[in-house]
Amino acid sequence: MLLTVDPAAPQPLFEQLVASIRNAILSGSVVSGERLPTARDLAQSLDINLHTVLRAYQVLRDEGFIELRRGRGAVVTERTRDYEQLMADIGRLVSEAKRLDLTPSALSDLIREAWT
Amino acid sequence: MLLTVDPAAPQPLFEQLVASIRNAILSGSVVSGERLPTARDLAQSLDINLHTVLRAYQVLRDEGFIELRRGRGAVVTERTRDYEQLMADIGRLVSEAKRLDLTPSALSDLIREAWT
DNA sequence: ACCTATTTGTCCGTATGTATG
DNA sequence: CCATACATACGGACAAATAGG
Repeated sequence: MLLTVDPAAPQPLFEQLVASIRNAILSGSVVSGERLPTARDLAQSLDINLHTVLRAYQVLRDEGFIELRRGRGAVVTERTRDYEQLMADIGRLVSEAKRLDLTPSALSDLIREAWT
Repeated sequence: MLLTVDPAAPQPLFEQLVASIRNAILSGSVVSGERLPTARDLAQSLDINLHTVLRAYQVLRDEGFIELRRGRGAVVTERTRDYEQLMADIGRLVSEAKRLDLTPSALSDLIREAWT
């Protein structure tokens, strides 16, 4: 995986990072389960700030492409689907949420609050 | 709208802010079209950092609750709905997910996949 | 058309907390 | 217990869009 960013480009650095890492995942050049470089390492090698990398990583996490765990780093997500019933429920909930014009983030947060 | 945050609480400050502003919107105590205080003002009055407020505002924007524009501030989005049915559905889904031993983020990922 | 103040957006830096291994 | 690595919060600086005079 070869990553570069262009500070002169109109797009923000963190978005450039998100796009290139996402493309690497979608194109298969980064496999499921593979570990991305640590935020610090990547920041250093790209000569950008740690937070810029962390922000990109968090966007990718929100998009479901990677999992972030403290002490472990960023791992490309495994996707499994054996939960037929759950998926059906989710499908109904999502269409209801769409009807209400909610965003995925809003629904996720409401669910998180309902969790406890 | 009366907003407070508790630095000692386990939840991050920005999440507390998101939750309380969102509740204020959903409960109708903040009307559509109304302008939230500027990030700097709110940060000062809550005695927290500007960036913490900006982050909360950006989450609310991603969730579709407010619109953010430079030079204009944060304006509550048009939204006249009834969320009771949705909350009930969420409650059912969450207990189902708990039964299956899913994590909240796993469920969020599934929902995001189901969205498109 | 110009200038200025306002306000969010991004980025950098630093410090501390917290889960993982 | 200790090192790792993300998570949050603080601070400062400048850019960019908006609104108003």
